[in-house]
Amino acid sequence: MLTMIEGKRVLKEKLDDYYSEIFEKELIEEIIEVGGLRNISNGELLINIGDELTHIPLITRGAIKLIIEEENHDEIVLCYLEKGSTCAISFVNCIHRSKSIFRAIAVRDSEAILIPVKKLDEWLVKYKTFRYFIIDSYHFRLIEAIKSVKSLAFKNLDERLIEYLMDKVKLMKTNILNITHQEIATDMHTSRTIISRLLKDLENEGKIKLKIKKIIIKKM
DNA sequence: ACATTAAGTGATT
DNA sequence: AATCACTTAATGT
Repeated sequence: MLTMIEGKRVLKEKLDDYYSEIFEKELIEEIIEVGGLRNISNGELLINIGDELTHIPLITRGAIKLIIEEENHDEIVLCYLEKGSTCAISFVNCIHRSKSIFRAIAVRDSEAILIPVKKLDEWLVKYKTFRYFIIDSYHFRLIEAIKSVKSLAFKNLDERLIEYLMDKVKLMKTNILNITHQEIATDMHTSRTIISRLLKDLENEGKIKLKIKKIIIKKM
């Protein structure tokens, strides 16, 4: 029982740190009431496609990527979940269906507060801040989606590669990326050789430094 | 020392 | 921009 109370106290601290700005006091209290803290290590599969969605994560540390899979087994990154932000897809996915349409994988060592899905309906009605949180994150996602369509439509591969690297640096919170050329190529749905060439160009321009399985981003 | 995986490169479409 | 075919470099056993 003591550990339980201790757990709730930790939960409160986490929420005060990141979510007290956006959620009203009563909602925070309810989250503490029904939520549970979960550690997720880097690379861990949190949710798979088709899994029963019983809980929704509020990220307090690290980053989680959500991906959907195409028929041809190609993967598309939907979004990244980070502290304070969320991908409304994960919430709204639960409103009308219980099975997940996405896969969630930690890309850093992460930590999340898990909220039972059945609270969603109730909270959406009860708490204005919760509604805004969901709507805001949808808005944010839409802007992101428009950005990536624009990027695909109007930007060359070399510009998209720079964007990719910058995003990665921001996401991983380090300018030393442990990633292979092949992984980048797969993410960008292109071939490894051309990524290698473009990276080489960037290195010659002094913007990055290439090591094996490692890219150091300098000035951009 | 050897096999495996990652990266670099020229040529072709 | 993609694919092929090949080389070279790095890494694990």
